Amino acid sequence: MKVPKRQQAVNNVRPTIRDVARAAGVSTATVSNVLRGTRFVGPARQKKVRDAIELLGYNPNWLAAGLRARRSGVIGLVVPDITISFFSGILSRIEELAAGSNYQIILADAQEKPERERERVRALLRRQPDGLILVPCSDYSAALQDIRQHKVPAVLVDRGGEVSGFDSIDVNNFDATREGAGHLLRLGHRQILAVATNPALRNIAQRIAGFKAALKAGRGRGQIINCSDPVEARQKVLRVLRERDRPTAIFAFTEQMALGSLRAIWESGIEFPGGISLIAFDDCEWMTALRPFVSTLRQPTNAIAEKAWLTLLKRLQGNQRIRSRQQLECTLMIRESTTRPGRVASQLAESAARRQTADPSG
Amino acid sequence: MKVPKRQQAVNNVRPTIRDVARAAGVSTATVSNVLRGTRFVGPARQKKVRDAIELLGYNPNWLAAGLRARRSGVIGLVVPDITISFFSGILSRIEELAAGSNYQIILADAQEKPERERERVRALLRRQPDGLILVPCSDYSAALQDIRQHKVPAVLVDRGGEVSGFDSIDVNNFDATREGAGHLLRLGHRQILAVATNPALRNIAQRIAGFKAALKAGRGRGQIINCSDPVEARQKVLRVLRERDRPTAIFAFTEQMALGSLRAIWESGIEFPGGISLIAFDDCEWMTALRPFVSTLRQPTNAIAEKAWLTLLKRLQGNQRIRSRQQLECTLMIRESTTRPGRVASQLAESAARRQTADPSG
DNA sequence: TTGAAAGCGATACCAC
DNA sequence: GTGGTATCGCTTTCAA
Repeated sequence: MKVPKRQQAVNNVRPTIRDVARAAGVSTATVSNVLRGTRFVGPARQKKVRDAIELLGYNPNWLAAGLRARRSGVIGLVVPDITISFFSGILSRIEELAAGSNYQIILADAQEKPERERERVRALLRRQPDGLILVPCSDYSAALQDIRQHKVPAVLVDRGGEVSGFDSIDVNNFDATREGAGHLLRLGHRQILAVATNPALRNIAQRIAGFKAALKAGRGRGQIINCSDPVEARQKVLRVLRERDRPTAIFAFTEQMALGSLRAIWESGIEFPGGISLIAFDDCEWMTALRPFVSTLRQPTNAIAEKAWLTLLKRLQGNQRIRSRQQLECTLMIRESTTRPGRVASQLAESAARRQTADPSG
Repeated sequence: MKVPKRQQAVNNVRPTIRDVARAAGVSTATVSNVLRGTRFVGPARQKKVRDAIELLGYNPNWLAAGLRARRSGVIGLVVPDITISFFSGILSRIEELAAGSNYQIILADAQEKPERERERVRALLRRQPDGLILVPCSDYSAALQDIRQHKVPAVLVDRGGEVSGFDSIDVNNFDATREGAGHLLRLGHRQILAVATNPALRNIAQRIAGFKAALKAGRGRGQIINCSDPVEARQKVLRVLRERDRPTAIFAFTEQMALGSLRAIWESGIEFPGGISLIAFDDCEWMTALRPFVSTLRQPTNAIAEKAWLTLLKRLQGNQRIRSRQQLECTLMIRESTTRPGRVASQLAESAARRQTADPSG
């Protein structure tokens, strides 16, 4: 004697829409309509359905819904490294906005490795994401090919630049860097060390360009080094600081590079900021926690996240009238770590320095 | 004249398993078996199938697969605030491990709000996650009820404690705090301010208990304040530092509280660390970037993440032999921000202080 | 060893 | 307004 499985009132299994329908004495169509407001349902049934849902503790299965509706409600978000606060800030805001529109975020961390990025993107695409937000880890990422093939709307953040077929949001790195370097030049610095990461990244390339432009205009001499992490930055910067003709200022192109540079500065024994100035991209809370407060170029993290989300949302809604490339401006935050160049290189040897610290500025 | 949709070779639509089957001249069952290695398939067909997959650029639809197999391949991860580096560190490691086992992470940020946490958890449960990893934002979270009801395996991290039906991983907060406070007491501090967050959180409650225990044993006097964010911490700490009989040391129970306390210290004008010592939970990179380097209690972030993932994975594999509660130890990192108490409260008025800084200790 | 076909749990079209 | 039901793309018996 066969009994359709559905009919046995199994108790320890998650209720389905049919269980609700049966309990409420209506059809599954009605339950679905109550839930999604797709079409009008009479108040009496409306209530019966809601009661049944409450009673059974029903929670719809999005796998099934997504399969049928061809809309997964999932957005894939790929970042180069989630432990970097610039990225986690963006992620945080996007997650919030997405949740507000009933989307969820599948996170993929590429760990700054293009192969890994590609692998993660492919896995993501299997999930039928409705859209993708991507902070690429290489300038021209293989992953983009896969995305194109799957025809999933995607927006490129921070390091995107102009790649055909993708929307992109970034900041005006060129002007920001020029402004930062200009600040140093105006203070009187003539020899500046830029600590960059991978010049193949769009944003870094732009910063390098801005840096060079400023030096050229301001008659300064510059040196640029590329490091992949704080440890490498620390070593390389230290080496530069120990040269006879050392720079009087450092321009760190990311928070990570600032961290490495700072370690190097302390180890060099040079008075800071008296003997060496520092300015950094990425305005982090810790930069105003200990002295000297670090001068920075603040990127509008929230605005970046919001623009990225809004752009994607419009695409999801089929809106075609979107500026495909949007750029935001950074803000120069002058604090204590940038001062006029005081000591000269020959005084380098002095160590265990006494430092003058001013009152907190803000 | 009706034509079954399937038969029209639609070109601009993602290929399905049936397209592959047709192209390879086999059944869908065979394609599935080739893909998943479920059962043996003859080498000739094997190859035909693989070729067809390659040709069509087929990527399986996980929504459909998950629906059918009752296994979504998704893990829900709920954190109180992803911008806090302790949580993003854990997330980062878990994401990596999960990807290694072919799972993906749906991220939910509760923003330290229990209502929000519950809402996010419910949304997560609709996704049919195979498991959940949760850093709860309240001691006894309503969300846990929902999880129980859905019978999804879940592990509680950091703030879990012993909740029946859930595995949990945390650190020995009691001993760690006792050790930290003991360090201050041994230096000679007798009046210590603890800057805590929400005492309803398990881990914070344990830290408070450890703090009290240390004070009692060491004959110190303590004061505990609770703050919800750095701004509040800054204000409250500043107020305390301006009292006549002010503490000579501060114990910040989280990175956020350390940030707020530091702002207050600078604003108070008290010499630091000469006039006021500071020790903090959570060992962050920035704490050794600027002077004085901050003494901390380091939590083994990676180990926490790994244990959490491993525990969940075992549950997913049906392993029942799991210690339901696992605890890890913290490490006291003594640096420069904790010194013997020097100045007394009456000297508070002096400001624009000159500070002695030692060489970096490493 | 392989194929046919019955679902998984929703949605949405077509009737009434 | 409401209900019946084909269907989304895949997995997994059951038969052959």
